[in-house]
Amino acid sequence: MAAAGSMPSPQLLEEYSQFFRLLSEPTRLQLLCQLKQGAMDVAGLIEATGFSQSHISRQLGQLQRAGLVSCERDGVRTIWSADNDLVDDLCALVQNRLRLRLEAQLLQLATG
Amino acid sequence: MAAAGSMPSPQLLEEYSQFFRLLSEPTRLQLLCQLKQGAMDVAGLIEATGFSQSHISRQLGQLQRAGLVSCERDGVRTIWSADNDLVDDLCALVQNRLRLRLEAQLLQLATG
DNA sequence: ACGCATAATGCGTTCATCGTCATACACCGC
DNA sequence: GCGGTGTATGACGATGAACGCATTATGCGT
Repeated sequence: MAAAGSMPSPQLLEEYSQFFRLLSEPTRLQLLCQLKQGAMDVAGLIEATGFSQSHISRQLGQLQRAGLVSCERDGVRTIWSADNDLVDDLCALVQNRLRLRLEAQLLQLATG
Repeated sequence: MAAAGSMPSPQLLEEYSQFFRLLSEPTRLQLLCQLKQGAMDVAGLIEATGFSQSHISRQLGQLQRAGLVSCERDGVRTIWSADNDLVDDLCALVQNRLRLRLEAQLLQLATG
C-alpha cells in the first residue's frame, strides 16, 4: 500500500539532488572510496586514479564543501581524508538494489 | 579507525554513479515523490509539476529503465507508479546528514 | 632571497544532458 | 476508416560540468 508520505518541499528536493549529483561522477566516488581506505595527499590520489592534479583538486573542493572529506596541511602537503560513513551506506543500499534487479532478471530468464 | 573496506571495481563505481545521476535531477526526484503519493498518468504529472509533456515522458523513461517506476496502460492513458522504497531510504539518510550539518553549524555559531 | 615542490585557480575546449518544438505512434469513439 | 486524445520519440538550441593546460599561491630547504 502506497503509504502516502508528505511531499518534500522544492528546496529540499533541490538539496537532495545536489547531494546526489556529487555522487553521480565516478571520479568523485573513486576519490571517496580511495580516501576511505586511508588518508592521502593529492600526489597519492593522482597515482591511484590517473587524473590530472587540477581535476582532483577541484573534485576534492566540491566534496569538502559538502562535508564529505576534510583536509589537514602537513607542511607543503595537504592530507585528505573521508570522515563519514554516509556514502558507504548509500552505496550499500544501491548495491542491494542492483543485486535484486539482477536476480529478478535471472529468474525471468529461467522461467520466461 | 578507518575500517579499510575493499575498493569497489570501476564497473561497480560506474553503476553507482549512474544510479545517483538519476537522482541528481530535481525533476526526476519530484516525479518519484509525486508517484509515491499514488499512481498517476502523464497529464496529472504535467499539472503537478508544470513541465512539458515530452520532458516528463523522457524522465519517466529513464526512471523506468532503472526499475524505479513502472507503467500500465489504461486505454489511451499510461498510469505510472513508483514501486519501491529505495529512494525514500536514500533521501532519509541524506536528510539526516543535512540535519547534522546544520546542527554543527549552529553549534559553531554559538560557541565560535 | 632564490629555487623547488605541492596544491589551488583562470581559462578554454569538449561533451553530456536538460528542456522545448514538432512530429510520429497508439488507442478510442463515430 | 477518420478525427481526436494521450503518449513517445527525433531534432535542436541552451546550459552546465568535466577535464586538461598554464599560471599562480603557499610552504620548505639552502
